[in-house]
Amino acid sequence: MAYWLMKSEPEEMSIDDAMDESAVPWFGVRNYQARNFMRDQMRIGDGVLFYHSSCAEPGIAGIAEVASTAYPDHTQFDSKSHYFDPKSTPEIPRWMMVDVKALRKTTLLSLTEMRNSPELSTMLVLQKGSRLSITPVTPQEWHAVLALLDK
DNA sequence: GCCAACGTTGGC
DNA sequence: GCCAACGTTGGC
Repeated sequence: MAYWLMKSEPEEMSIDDAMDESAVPWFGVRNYQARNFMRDQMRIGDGVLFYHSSCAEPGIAGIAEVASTAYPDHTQFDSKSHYFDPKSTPEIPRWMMVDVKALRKTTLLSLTEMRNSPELSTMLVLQKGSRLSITPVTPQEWHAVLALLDK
């Protein structure tokens, strides 16, 4: 079992939105590295840190789990969608997504708190210049985050 | 709104 | 394959 951090803009989909659904399709990823993580490595039951980005209070807002293996992101074929990709075809889809099931909303572990926690300093999301919307999390980092969330 | 950092595109 | 130009991310 693996662990991941997945960014979502709360204005697009917040932890509250995700908690209202049994699972949510993680559409809109348009970065090859992030896609490859979903397509090649994610398994049902993997742990997910649900991170709010591009907002007033960025940080980890909840715990979730991977609820499906990867399948084609339908928004790439929708010419009216913001995520439309004219170079992708249903025969050879370029972009994939997984379903994510939110398990619980937590008190926010803010980006500032994360940066101030030495045990989290190795997290990829905290590295200078890191922009990946999906990053692997080590078991040590996962447990350190859970310990901070339970404080 | 600014801007650093990164990813992608496309001409050569 | 190189790399300049451009677009995007995302914190501040």
